[in-house]
Amino acid sequence: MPNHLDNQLCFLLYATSKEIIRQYTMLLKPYNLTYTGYIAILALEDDEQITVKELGKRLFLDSGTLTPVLKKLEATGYVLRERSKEDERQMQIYLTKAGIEVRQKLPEVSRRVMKQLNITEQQYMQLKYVLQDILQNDLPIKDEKLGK
Amino acid sequence: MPNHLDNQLCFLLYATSKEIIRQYTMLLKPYNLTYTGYIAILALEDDEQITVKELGKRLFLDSGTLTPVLKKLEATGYVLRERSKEDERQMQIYLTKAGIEVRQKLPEVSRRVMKQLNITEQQYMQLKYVLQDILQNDLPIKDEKLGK
DNA sequence: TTAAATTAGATTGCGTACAATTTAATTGTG
DNA sequence: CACAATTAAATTGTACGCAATCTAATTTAA
Repeated sequence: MPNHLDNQLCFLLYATSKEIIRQYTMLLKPYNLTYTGYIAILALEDDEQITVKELGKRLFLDSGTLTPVLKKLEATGYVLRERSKEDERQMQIYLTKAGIEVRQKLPEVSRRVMKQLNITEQQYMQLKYVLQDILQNDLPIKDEKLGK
Repeated sequence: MPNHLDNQLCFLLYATSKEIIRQYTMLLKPYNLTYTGYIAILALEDDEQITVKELGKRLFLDSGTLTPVLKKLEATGYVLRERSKEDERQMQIYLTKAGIEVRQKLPEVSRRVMKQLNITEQQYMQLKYVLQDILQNDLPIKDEKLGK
């Protein structure tokens, strides 16, 4: 790999995540899940009702992306969407029994992908801590704009 | 950030790269460049003619993604696309003068984004080496299929 | 208390990504 | 040579991702 992009951290993140997501996508197909649907299900606790906004915060996604994903998860039978009675603007999302069941099978998918990555425990930890650090430190800038 | 996804390496890669690309996208707008157009220009050497396929190898992108990106770069005036005379199936891509000029300004964009990330030299190096490792070791699997 | 401001989610528009298919050119083989 | 197989790029179809806008509900403040 003899090109300038290898030195570009962003490109490495971009290319790596794309390729890993491609592997997830293949393994998730039997469950009728895309990667986005997968992380949405992972982000929901078994007996939890949360709003689209709260879910979006966990996933770093907005309603423009989430609404169609959640509608598809609902059509598949993994989640239910209900208008909140207290605040009709909000949509409450929660897992169905089928959603809870499929959720229990997902760690196996993740295990298979990670196995293919073939990285050491140390590399895994390094990546995890650095990325969590970037995500926490850098990204608040989005909402800060002019000192919110 | 109290959810299970923080432990998912893939999700951290996915969320981090998305958010960094969002920052690039904002800074690239004045140059009429998207992130994909940006990495395409970075991948081209000043006096080099390469095919869509070769460019796709460098960028981990296929013609389905690259063709429209390259057409837009051509419309903007940053690259030229010419059918190869030796092999009419191939499209030769190369930078125009305007492309070479804008290319020289791009390191400044990257510098500004990296500054915002606020990571240490050590973290940068760790990330870089681990990601290059994953990209080299894991991804050949795509083409191997049944022992190519 | 009601009109303005804010908020949540949905919608729209644009630009990727990528699998699968198509088209045209080239190569390999009988 | 001729035709099958392969190859490069383009096209098609599906699914994001996100900014911007829209709509309806709620909150704020005059």
